[in-house]
Amino acid sequence: MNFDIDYLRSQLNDVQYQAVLGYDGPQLLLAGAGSGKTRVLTYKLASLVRNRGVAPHQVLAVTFTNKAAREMKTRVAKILETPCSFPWLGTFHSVCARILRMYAEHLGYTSSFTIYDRDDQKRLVKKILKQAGDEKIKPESVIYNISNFKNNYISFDGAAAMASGGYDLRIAKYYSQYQKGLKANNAMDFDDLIFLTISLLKQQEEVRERFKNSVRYVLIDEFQDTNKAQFQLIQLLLGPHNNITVVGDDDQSIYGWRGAEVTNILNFGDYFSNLNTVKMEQNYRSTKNILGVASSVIKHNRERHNKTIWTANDDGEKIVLLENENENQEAEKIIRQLKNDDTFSNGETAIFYRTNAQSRVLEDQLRRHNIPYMVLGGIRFYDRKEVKDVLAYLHVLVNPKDSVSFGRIINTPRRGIGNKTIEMFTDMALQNNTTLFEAFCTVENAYNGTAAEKKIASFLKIYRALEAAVQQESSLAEKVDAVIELSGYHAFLKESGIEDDRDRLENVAEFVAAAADFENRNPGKGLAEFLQEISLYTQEDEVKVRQSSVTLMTVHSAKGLEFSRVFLTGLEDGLFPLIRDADNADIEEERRLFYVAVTRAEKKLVLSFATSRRTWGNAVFADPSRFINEIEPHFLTRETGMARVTAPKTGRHYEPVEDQYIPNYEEECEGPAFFQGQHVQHKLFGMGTILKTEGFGESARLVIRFQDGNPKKMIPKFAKLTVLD
DNA sequence: TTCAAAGTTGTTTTT
DNA sequence: CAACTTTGAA
Ligand SMILES: Nc1ncnc2c1ncn2[C@@H]1O[C@H](COP(=O)(O)OP(=O)(O)OP(=O)(O)O)[C@@H](O)[C@H]1O
Repeated sequence: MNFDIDYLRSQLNDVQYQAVLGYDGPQLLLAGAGSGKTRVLTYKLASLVRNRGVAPHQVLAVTFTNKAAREMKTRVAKILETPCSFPWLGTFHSVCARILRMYAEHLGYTSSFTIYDRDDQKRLVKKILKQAGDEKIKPESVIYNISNFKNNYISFDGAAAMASGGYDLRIAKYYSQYQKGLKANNAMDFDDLIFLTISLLKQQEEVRERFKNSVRYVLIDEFQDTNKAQFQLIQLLLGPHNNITVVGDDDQSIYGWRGAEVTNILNFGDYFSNLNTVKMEQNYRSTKNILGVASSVIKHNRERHNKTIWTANDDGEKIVLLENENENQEAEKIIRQLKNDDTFSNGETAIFYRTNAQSRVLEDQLRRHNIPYMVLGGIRFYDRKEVKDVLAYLHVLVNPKDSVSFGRIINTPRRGIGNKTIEMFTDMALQNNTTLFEAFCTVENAYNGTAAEKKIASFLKIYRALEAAVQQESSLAEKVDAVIELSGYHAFLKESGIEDDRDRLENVAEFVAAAADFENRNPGKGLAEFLQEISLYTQEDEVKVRQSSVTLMTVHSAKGLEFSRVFLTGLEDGLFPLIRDADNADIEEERRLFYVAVTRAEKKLVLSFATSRRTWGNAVFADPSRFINEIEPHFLTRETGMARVTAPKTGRHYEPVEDQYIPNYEEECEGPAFFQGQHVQHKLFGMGTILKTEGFGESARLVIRFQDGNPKKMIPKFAKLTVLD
């Protein structure tokens, strides 16, 4: 159909168009920010299906985040005007998880394996370190080392073989024990998803051939941030035709600290003799001034491919540089700048920072100004303790070998089964070479046993009930709800009386709603699939209201996104570039990070720094970032005016709040007003006196001393309080 | 076994 | 500074 070719021409420039048509053989698109790399990949995918008769399941397309994958799916469906499913479009991790679910048995796992997150990994490593009696080494650094090995596809034997010195040997030993522990638990960590898929493809010739034959085209976005293991994986999946398109920008490589190898993209030609390299030089995203700032800074890097980049867009506004005395003034001035635009909360404004901790001051100030915002990063919904507790129950029910999750649920909620009992049964299990669960089962019917045994027997009774509930023919949400109910978790939260537990109960209810939602979106899929989706969830996936708020995030999470207005904050030497250890600082990667941040902006860019910043309680002074000095001055307008700002009250001003804030103007004025010294009545705690008030309406928080003498924090929105005065 | 109080860590960045 | 972990008393 000619229509499609004309359509392609109308949507792409010449170079992009040629890149899309270069279907066969290896192709590398090395191009600067905003040049349409992702766009080319998207149109290529659509065109392969439409013009080349390639079936969706024959394309392996890898994106950096799940969100990017979803967007690509949506775009392609729109271009093709038909919804179609691409089973092999996703992140490396989700694609691998899918492969492993199909073939886990070949590796000695079952297909219902659990994916361990950071927290689970830490629990397992801690257990190993405790057994080894090694308290000196931090679990985090063990995890970090193991992860490095896996990113380079080095097994524990390999790690032991290349060890030099006692420390290396210890790490190798823990790596080996950790890996065996994971396998015994029928669990994999994030890096295993890649690692074990490589192992699978290496070991199982039929599986490998199956993929090589069925995958006709491979497309990879953000190739500059792939690691060695991922590169190996691609080589194993790629058929003899070498139909592979990789896309990236070496200047945007910002995950070196996690094993990403820029050389994957820079030396790509070494692996494919007939490589077709395409360079795209026109930027469609940003104004000339924004691009000027980006280029003038990035050219200070020595290890890079020099690239021309230009734009037909306007000069646009000059870049504003805000100079501030401290972080509060910075936040205040940003908000003032932001309010210059009356469309500041239409979802097209973003505030970036180098470290997550910096978001707090900005949040405080935004809330104070009643500006709706959302924060990416920090604690995700599924990372909350109460949600993870419920998840642990579900994980055990899907994968009974998951001892880490099992350890989490034994005494949650409190059942009087403490450390000592657990230790005793762990020893017993170790001696009989069984699992802790099996050790428990030996006293399942011992009603005449010790107090501890009775408690275990009653726990097992609960466990059996949970098993039965999950087997039932019922909806996913009903099953989840039954687990929360039967485990006693619901009652525990409801009756605890601690104010925070009321919030937790709401989150648990929200989790049941999430299960219902999952079932809606994926009819026919069950608990195991639900758990996998959650395990692979990323920050970006949290459904939040970008449309009507200001978005706050780290520069790392901003990769690949674009915003009309961008505020880049905390530009102080030592913070951005972040220098923790002067000898090992990677300034070039920091500079690339700066480049990524700046090139997210379409129309307006504001840079800011603070001469002093409060860190761990005391003010730290710093010079403006060296990157600011690298900007050619004619792009900038400096704003020095040290306007007085109202410093927030010192002390406890910050309360942990939802990572999303939408002011509710009506309710702000409603509800009874509380004051210090007022007497109130609470359903559970009886009469009390208000010691302290904070905030108003929905966001109000109170500290109340009840009859028992203990002050308690309460939120009147949830706590049913009756005013007595 | 459990809770509260004292002590101690940490801030990169995340799929 | 604040979140987390360990310690000690009941
Ligand atoms: N030929 C074109 N015509 C119109 N708009 C274009 C064209 N090419 C790219 N764009 C637009 O430019 C912006 C950047 O494109 P895209 O996100 O694909 O670039 P990228 O190279 O992947 O960027 P980055 O590497 O910075 O993430 C998008 O808004 C895209 O729609």
